[in-house]
Amino acid sequence: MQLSLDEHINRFVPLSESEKQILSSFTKSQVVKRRGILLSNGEVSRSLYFVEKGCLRMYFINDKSAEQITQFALEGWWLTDFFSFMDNTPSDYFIQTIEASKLVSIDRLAFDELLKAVPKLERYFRIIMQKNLAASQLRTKYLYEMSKEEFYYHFSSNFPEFMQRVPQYMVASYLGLTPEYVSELRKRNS
Amino acid sequence: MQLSLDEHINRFVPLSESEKQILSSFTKSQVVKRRGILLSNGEVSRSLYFVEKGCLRMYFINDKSAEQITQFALEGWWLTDFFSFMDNTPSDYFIQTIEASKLVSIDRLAFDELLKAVPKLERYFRIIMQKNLAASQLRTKYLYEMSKEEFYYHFSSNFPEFMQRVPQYMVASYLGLTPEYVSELRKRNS
DNA sequence: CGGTCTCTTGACGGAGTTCAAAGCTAGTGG
DNA sequence: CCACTAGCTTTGAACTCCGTCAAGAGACCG
Repeated sequence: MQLSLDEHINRFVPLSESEKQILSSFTKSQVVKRRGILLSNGEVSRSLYFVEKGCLRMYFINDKSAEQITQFALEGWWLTDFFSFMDNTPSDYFIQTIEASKLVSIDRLAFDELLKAVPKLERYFRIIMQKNLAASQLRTKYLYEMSKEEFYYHFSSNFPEFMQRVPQYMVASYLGLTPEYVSELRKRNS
Repeated sequence: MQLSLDEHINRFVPLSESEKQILSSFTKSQVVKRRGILLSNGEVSRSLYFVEKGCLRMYFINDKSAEQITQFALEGWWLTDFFSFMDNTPSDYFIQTIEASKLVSIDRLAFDELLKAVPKLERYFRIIMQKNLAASQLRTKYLYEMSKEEFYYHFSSNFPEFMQRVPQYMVASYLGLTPEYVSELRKRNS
């Protein structure tokens, strides 16, 4: 499965050929190998990443020195630490590829200029951000209404392909539970 | 404290007088008394609300029949259930004023037409959604990194004015803890 | 004042964590 | 393409944070 940025944008706002050219002049395509680091703790998150193929995770190191994952990004998703990206401040996060991945990145300044050069993209990004916000509201609701056990079963039955692609301990971290407890749940359910 | 929508938009994109007129033709201003219901569980969230003055809460009823608050909105914030608003599907949420409030609302269809009529507003809403997303990422990080005790102290020391305006049990609900436990924390800390 | 929200107290229980140690698996380098 | 090893998963016992329940004390509004 693979999804080009052009194709993704086209789902929301059709671009002319010349606009596509401008777009590609402001973006960088890159292929990153498995477990490649795109952002480290303490750096400014200079880029916004679009996943054409592969999978990213964003995480920080908690007070127990463990990696705490807060977001994943699969094909067709954008990812960055938005506070750091917008305000040019150091991030607490790491962003890393889980698999070998094909990405498109836009730097902060290029992002501003791109939006000036192709105002139609304001609409595209407004829609993207709005969808992300909707997803985020739903996730928050799940966090409030489900026990950790329910949350795990909900996630694993709704995203079985994802469970294949990502190590169990990463899913556990994302769901806010310990690998040991996931282990117990799996045993209980088999 | 009061903040008009025009003023808020002007912080991000300056509008001409005629654009302001178009804006006001697509929006509705309303004054709502304390504890007024704007959206009920089962209805489609037809409007996006901007708070000029006052305070809103969004909540759902959980499996124990208790109100679970997921978001507040103070002056200068937009609020809706975005999934319901975008896809025209029934919402699980209630939206209610906590205090008597002055609001501006935009209906879903008017929202689309407004953005067509005043494309500059795509930029305004892109920025708003992006800021909301940043705030949402930060909140998620807090949920992962703090114990409930820490979360409570963090919140009450960072938003003391908010603690004055909103009943304790609502803050407790928003933070995901029981009024009983909040009570214990207050005792412990005095 | 009277009644309905709101907040407090304390005893108890359980979902989920922590720690330590052993067993398994899959990616890398030879 | 195999073997080695670092990384991942499992086990079980002890522990703890925080929710639940029930009951009472304030506080605020009509």
